[in-house]
Amino acid sequence: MTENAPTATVHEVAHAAGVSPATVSRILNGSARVSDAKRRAVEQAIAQLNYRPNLLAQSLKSGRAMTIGILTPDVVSPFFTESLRGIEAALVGTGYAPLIVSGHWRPDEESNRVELLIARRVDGIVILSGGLTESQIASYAQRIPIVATGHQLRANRALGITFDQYQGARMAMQHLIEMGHQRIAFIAGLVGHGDAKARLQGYEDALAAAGIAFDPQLVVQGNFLENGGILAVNLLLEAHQQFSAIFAANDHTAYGARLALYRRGIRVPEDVSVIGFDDLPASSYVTPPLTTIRQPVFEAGRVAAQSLLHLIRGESVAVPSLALELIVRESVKCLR
Amino acid sequence: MTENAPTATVHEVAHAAGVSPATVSRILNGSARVSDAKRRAVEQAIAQLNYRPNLLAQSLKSGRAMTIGILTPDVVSPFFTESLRGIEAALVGTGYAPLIVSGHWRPDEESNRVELLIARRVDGIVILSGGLTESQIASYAQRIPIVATGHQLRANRALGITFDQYQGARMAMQHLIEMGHQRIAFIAGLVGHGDAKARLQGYEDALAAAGIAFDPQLVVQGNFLENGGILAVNLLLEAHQQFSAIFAANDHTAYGARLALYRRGIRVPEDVSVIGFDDLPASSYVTPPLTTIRQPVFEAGRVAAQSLLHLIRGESVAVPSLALELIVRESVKCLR
DNA sequence: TTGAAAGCGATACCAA
DNA sequence: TTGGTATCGCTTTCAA
Repeated sequence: MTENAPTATVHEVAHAAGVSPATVSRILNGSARVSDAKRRAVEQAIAQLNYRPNLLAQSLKSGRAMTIGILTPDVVSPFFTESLRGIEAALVGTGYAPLIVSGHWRPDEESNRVELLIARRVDGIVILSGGLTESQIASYAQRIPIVATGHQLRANRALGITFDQYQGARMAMQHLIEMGHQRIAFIAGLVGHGDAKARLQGYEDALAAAGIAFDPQLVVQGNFLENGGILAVNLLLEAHQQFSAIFAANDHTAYGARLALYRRGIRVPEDVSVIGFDDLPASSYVTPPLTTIRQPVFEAGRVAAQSLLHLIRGESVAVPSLALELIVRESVKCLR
Repeated sequence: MTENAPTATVHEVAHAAGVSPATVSRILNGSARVSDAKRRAVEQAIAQLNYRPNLLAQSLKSGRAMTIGILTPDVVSPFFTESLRGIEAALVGTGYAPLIVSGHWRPDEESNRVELLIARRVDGIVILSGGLTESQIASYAQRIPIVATGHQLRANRALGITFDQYQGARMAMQHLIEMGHQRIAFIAGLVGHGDAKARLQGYEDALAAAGIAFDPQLVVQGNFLENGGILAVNLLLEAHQQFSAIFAANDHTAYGARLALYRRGIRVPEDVSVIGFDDLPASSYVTPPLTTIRQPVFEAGRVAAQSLLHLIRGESVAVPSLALELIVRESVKCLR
């Protein structure tokens, strides 16, 4: 067993400086006036011993860990890491540090992680989407303030931040239709996923609103991942479906679709147009740069963290509305 | 001020069950035999009060937080998030939880974060690359066990895990040369960055080894980001340089280069071949899928965490060597 | 201005 | 088998 480098305590500092621990604490926190002589002695002892306060002990005493827990389904997906960035941005200068844990897309693991965060006595939790139900979240919120993105909820200590996925899908479709597309294929998201359903609904309603007949043959299942996009396009092509555009349920799916098209020598956007959903950072750099619906996830993270801080302080929160936005790049061709 | 939902303590549980706190603790940790009657009473009280042990208090008492700190320069870059995944994978089932903090590529902030982790009494730290110097890391390692990727170091409580960047560059160049390329442009990485230098050296030496004259005009500065790749290609093209292939210092740079080529109507790989470095997850899905040098970053994360656990336990560590690998996809054309 | 001492919540030693 | 109690490191009354 290697011995840890000894770390000094207030007691030792106090002893070295010839004062009481209380005085050391006062100096550390500036919580009361202390004579200059003792201050100097203490500061010297601190430097001498290379003393750092034990945050564990501080938190235990104060009841506040100055930490907010963040549950993300996934530390890799840019969709979530952008939110992570937003959260960090909001926390800078507040004295709160983020503690990030991952639920790996498994509801049971997500529950475990939330329990872990609570056991660590974090001051509040930000949940980024994931598989927990609204009622589970509401129940955790009775123990600790929670802000969750991608969830509809509004309770005493819980707040949800959502985007109108249905509206986003309508915007994407409207753009395609305005550009003259009529035969539009849709690669759906994960089965049973709320956002996936809303986007499909938006697809169908936009068609109806434009007087275009809905053709179930043009809707094919995806999984929000690249491979789902590849499979979906292969299916469409092997069934000899005719279409001038593809609406992919998210950008990852669009990347996969684009690759499948490339493999068959079908050009984007000359032969087939593609529109995505999310606006991941990479979408500006793929070829051609992807036209898509931007979800302001960075801002969502920022707002979530800010709101959580308000919740923690018991202040009222007003969540600014965050709108989806059509980002026109180069993957959609105008047919008119 | 909202009041937090009251959380029970061992004391309250003990009182409710009519036993002593010591007995409750014994049941919680299975550290001694307890009569069945009391066990039942305590378990019922725990359920009743919805009691969860306070990890802060446990850690303070035991001196072990069962937490390992992770310093990453960036929570967004897939290069690092893959390592994060590797670390998490290694920690599953060990009882240790990862605490992730980000230094945002700024050495001063990285120092702050390390100090924060130490103050929280994490049991060890994994540093993913970043801007701290080897001697800074070694100095922190006197206070706490550290494993750092992308750093050369080997000390009592510190361990570095690196890949041979020079060798990787040689492999990339060898592939290009074997495919018949002679005029090969190089888009360099960040100035002053160690890996960037090693890769440039590999480029130059490979040329020499193949008897191809080094042409400084074909080397242009990049910054490891997409926009650097775009700028670099534009520069090359505006100077009317002739080249059949581009070796980009990393995949991000390659994506940018590919886009700049696309903008000018130059086809990849028909007109110009492109090879990257890193093998980011997206590289399988860009068009054309990118030929690149794979850095096993997931494995590096896993090995780093495993080694750290050994270090923490005071055991000796043998770091398995992790090799770079050429991943042949479709962005390089054979000229022979 | 300063120090003594209680207490945050959990654990483990020492008695019984 | 069980309970009392000191202890981890720090903060904060309460007195002096």
